[in-house]
Amino acid sequence: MGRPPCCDNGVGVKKGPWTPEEDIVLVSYIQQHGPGNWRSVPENTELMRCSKSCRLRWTNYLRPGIKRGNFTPHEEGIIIHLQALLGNKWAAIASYLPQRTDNDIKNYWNTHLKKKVKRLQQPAAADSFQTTASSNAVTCSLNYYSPSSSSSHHSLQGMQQPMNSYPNTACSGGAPSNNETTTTAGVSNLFQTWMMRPSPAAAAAAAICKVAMQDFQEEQDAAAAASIVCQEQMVMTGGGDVNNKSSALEMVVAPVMGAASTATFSLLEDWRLDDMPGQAMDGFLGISAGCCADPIMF
DNA sequence: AACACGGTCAACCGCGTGAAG
DNA sequence: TCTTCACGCGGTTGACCGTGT
Repeated sequence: MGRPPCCDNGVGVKKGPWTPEEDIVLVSYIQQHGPGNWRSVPENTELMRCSKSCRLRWTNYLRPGIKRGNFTPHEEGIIIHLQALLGNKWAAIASYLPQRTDNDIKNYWNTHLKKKVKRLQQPAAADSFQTTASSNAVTCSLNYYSPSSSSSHHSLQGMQQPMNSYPNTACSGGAPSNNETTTTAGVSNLFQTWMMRPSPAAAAAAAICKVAMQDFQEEQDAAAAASIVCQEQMVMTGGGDVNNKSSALEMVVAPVMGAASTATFSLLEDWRLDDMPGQAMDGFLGISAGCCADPIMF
């Protein structure tokens, strides 16, 4: 027996764009009951929407902390890096850009970045894009994930393995295609290769981590820092709640990046676990911005 | 002014996953 | 163990808008 559609094509179920009135009803319901249990939303309100539609509207549009408008060069760089690492795992990528929704990132990739990356993969065209910060971010990524780069090609080949320990939440929803199959080990290899390269981007990454660690130590007392490092290491080693909000990246960064990376990704993790959009990530992006602004670095 | 075209993005669809019974 | 169901994900669609002719 096949699985029926979520709303069973029920008569009277409204589709299409949401009206402001519907938004108000949904938001006020969620304010009272919290997000989740979406099935109950249309049952307990006058909304003639299916539960799926309610969830989508909330997560992609009404949820607090969503940033709209143009993507910054730093965000572009992050998306390109993570897309190269994780493939089209938009939810996982979105977890590192908490102000952006997976839908937003997916749309932005499909409408902007995919073309940009494709264009830049043609060597003749690449030079003309070296001058803007945005394009520098793209170019930097291409340096590491372009098939023409022997080391990255090597690493990418290492990713063509069965997915054994990939955190469910971070990449659930559909089996990976043969071309996009990634493993924690594969991502780790790629990251390791990336970090080992005596290159501007590796230097930039190291700088990011160094500055992050300095900032982190300035803002936190030793005990708090140690506590967070311990929590992070639990996540890294699988001791944490990897089924909650962790992702492949936490699983692979620590072994190759050391304490400084722990601080950087602790900031990310803090942000995501606390559901406080913008704070830690702002710090992260701010650090990245410094590197990305440097035409040599990014 | 009218039309065609392409880009953008909100929303929908179908499927996988895991929990519950 | 099997079935059912809610939820979440990635892919796709279609309405809307801006621009060019």
